[in-house]
Amino acid sequence: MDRTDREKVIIESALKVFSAKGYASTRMADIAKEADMSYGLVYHYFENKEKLFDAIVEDWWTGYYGELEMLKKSDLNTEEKLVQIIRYILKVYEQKPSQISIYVTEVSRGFVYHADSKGKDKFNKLFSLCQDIMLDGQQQGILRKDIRANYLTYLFLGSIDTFLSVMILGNEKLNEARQKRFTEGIINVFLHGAMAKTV
Amino acid sequence: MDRTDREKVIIESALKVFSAKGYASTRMADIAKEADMSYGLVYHYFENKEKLFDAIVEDWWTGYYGELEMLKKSDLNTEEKLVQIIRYILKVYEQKPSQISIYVTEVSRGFVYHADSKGKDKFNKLFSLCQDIMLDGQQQGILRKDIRANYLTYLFLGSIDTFLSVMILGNEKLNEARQKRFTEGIINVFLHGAMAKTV
Amino acid sequence: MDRTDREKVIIESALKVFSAKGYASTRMADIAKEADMSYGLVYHYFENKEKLFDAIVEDWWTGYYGELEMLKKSDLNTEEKLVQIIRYILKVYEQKPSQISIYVTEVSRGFVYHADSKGKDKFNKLFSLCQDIMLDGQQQGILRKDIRANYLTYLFLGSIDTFLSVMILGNEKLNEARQKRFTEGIINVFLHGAMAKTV
Amino acid sequence: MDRTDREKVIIESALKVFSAKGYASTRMADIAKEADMSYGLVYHYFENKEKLFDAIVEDWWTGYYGELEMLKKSDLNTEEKLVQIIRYILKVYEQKPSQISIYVTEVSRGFVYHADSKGKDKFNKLFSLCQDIMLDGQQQGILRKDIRANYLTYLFLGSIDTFLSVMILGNEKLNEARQKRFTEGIINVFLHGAMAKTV
DNA sequence: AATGAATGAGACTTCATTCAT
DNA sequence: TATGAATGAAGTCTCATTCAT
Repeated sequence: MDRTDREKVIIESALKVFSAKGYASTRMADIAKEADMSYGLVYHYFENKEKLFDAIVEDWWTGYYGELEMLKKSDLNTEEKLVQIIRYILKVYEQKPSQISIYVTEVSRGFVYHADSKGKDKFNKLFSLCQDIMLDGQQQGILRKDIRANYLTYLFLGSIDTFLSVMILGNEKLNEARQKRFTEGIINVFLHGAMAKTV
Repeated sequence: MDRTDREKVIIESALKVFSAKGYASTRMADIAKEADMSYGLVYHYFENKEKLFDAIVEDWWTGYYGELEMLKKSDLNTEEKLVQIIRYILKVYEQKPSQISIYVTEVSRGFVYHADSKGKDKFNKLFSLCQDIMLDGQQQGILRKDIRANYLTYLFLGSIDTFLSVMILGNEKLNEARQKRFTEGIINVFLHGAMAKTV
Repeated sequence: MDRTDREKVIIESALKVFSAKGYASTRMADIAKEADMSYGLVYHYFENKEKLFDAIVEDWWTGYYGELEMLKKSDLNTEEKLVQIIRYILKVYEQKPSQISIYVTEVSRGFVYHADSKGKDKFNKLFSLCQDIMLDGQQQGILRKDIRANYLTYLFLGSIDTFLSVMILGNEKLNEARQKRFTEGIINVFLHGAMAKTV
Repeated sequence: MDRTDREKVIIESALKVFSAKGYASTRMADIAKEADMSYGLVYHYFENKEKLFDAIVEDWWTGYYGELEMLKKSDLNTEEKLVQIIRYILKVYEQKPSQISIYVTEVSRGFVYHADSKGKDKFNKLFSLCQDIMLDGQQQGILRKDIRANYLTYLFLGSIDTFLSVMILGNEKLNEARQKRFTEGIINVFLHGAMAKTV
């Protein structure tokens, strides 16, 4: 097993344990046990607990940012971009629910009081990327201009987070059909509103 | 200073410290220092760190549930109810931003992996109360029926949470005008959608 | 309630709690609660936990020594003296099993490692008083002289202790008949031996 | 130094400190210092103070039970069995007086109020094993049948305990001669009685 | 006399991290 | 690479005792 493989095993194990117990309650020994190796070896690959956690989070952000940046630049229309964002997250959830669980419980909110600005910056970057898509939609005349783009962003990102929370809480499995239905529901309300249409 | 006053002082101090450092990083000694008393006295009033935290969280839920239940029963129309929910939270934020900070960072999501079902139950109750309001709106013909009420709930609660996160992150002060603008923005998009209206 | 009454109430309560939980696990608050008063008041009457405990133990030793000294001086024959010792202890057990429980669990052995020589001295005094009775018995030709009096004392006191342990362990009630049977049994074996008599 | 050696060192040290200060007054730090290691390491080998203490006590009971069971099954006559019991204990005292000190001060009596039945069960087992030997002696016609076997057991075990107490109190060293004399003394009185033989 | 709030020394224990092997 | 023994800072919590009222 070469270096990269080992690191992957450790990250997978850490992912599992962090998501199950939370950062604070996770012991390095738990991770080592899950990875079936000594904890000395974990330290051989990762400087300390925080760095290991950061590596996991970094993985997530890298993928997420990549997707958002790709979408931002793409010539999909705004609705399709928003659909893709949701699809991306649901796909990750399907493959690695732990990743999403950690995102929701430890990253998306937990950073707030972290002394350093790590989390803050990440969140702002995410928010900013998403807001750019909204702004773009407004400029293209697809999204309303009478509502500030940051409000649109709150609504959009927030609803995704809450949905993820509920899924994690219920330990839900997502099949294709549910993914589709959810995506459409969120997008539909987001774009057309919750109010009943009168003729 | 009588018993109740002391407890209040401790809760205020704990609120401050928990919100600044997070539950895990908060030391009982920090709280005692903030409250300007010995830590022994904190233990005189609260059994342990968890119980103290729970007392704070309980305070919040009690008020929040109370508001939601009151609104649920009231004969306001659905839009007004939703507006009131946002107003309630913003009012609490104005008075006790720490309370909201703890809610967002520790309660709203952080419970996910808590062994006991404490957090889960609370969240489900909140979700359920909010969903009832949505269902009621659907039955009254105010909200769309082609979207399941739980999706509407995700969107609504989620956007509030995200907004709160952003406020906390930026340590924002909310004046009357901002409160109004935000409330209207959220409600407007939620009800009428983000999409630009074509004639 | 005058001073003496209060002290009695405290001692009774302490007796109960010490015997139920042991010295180390007994809280001053437990004693106060049992006595139905504030613990501040307990401190008004007894300097501290140790002094309170000592008062209880002192009570016991005073009575026990008094009995032994009285018997030592009395003109009962040796057998009757030994019977009286056992009777005395059983009588106390009947009236205040807690007293005996503390004696057996905390005093009779537990003193061994106490820094001060308090316990040591008490035990030596007890042993000495009892040994005097044995020596007297030997001089009167009632007890064997080929066995050192201290061995006789070990046997006698030890068997009483063990019996008390077993009673406490089983939370036994002693009626008149059981007292009589036990006393006779112990004395009989002590004096005549456990061996079957061959003709 | 391998795992087993370390554990032995810790147990030896704990034995020394527990016997000197008693369970309640012993600090884990004291044990670590005595063992010349950090207290973290003590916890590496033993879960906590109680488990460490239990390990020590278990060692004692295992040896003691083993001896009693062996004797019970052996074809020695009753007198020889009783002699062997005393010899066994004296031998342990000679080698590890701390072990015996802990037995007498913390185990033999101290268990009485322990919430769990650990101590109770152990004591009952000991008592039962010893009583079996007595019963056997009665059936073989060696011991008197007019005295219940449990009284004989009280007498026998109790005298041993008291003797041990006195030795510990006086910090006595036992040489071969003293062992012999004591053993014979106890057995002699136990079997033939303390009363002077009249011709 | 009486209360119980208040103090703080000190105990146990955890666990991230280091390091000899 | 790999192990897990070893360390000790740091945290939670207990509870005897004091003291203002």
